[in-house]
Amino acid sequence: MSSPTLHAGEDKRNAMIAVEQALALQAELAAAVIRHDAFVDPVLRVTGVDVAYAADGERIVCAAVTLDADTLAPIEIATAWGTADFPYVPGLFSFRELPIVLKALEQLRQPPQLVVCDGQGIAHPRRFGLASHLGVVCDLPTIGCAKNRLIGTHDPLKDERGSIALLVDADETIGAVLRTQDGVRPIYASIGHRIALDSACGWILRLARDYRLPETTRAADHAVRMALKEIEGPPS
DNA sequence: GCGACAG
DNA sequence: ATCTTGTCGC
Repeated sequence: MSSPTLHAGEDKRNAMIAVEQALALQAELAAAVIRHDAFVDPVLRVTGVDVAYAADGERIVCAAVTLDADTLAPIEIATAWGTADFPYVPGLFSFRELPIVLKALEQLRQPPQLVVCDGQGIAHPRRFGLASHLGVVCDLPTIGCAKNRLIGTHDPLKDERGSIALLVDADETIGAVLRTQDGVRPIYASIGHRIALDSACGWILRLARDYRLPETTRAADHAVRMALKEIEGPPS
């Protein structure tokens, strides 16, 4: 196969061409997604990734934070700067953020064992959201944990933490809607790659014991904001 | 034709 | 995602 990511020029014509290529590449890579637990090592560390955009609308930064899978204490953090070379198109989101995510993950001295992404896994029109794209490209177990729904329908769920409802699209279960805190808006979990949905939900629920979002996402989000502050609002 | 639409 | 202050609610 060709390169796992693409570039899109500034003008709309090149952007449209890139979108066409992305759709073809997406179909090719989506076929490689493994939907069951396939870990090569016991999971001792869990890594969270998040991307933030600078106010100038040009630069973007990604933070990858690895936590001790048992204590959830931070073990290592890495950041990477870059630019958004692909437009934001719902359904092609991974082509916009994956490049910078890969760059950040490469900075980690300890290789990731399980990655939790800020976005969908297979809960996607073509079953290939950011988490799945990252998983297939890096051949890593990944979980998609989004704050909002992209597609799919589900039954209403109870208000208590731990309540769950399956996300369904075209008669296929593509993920789960999880209430991680009592009376708090649920999150959308789906498998990215090499993990089963129930395992993914188990991880998310444990990582989100005290807050709505998993600690991996919170840690990465915090790190990414810190990085932004260093160039945006330098203490003068 | 009219919405919906991860970050 | 980001631009942004105060403010309603637990």
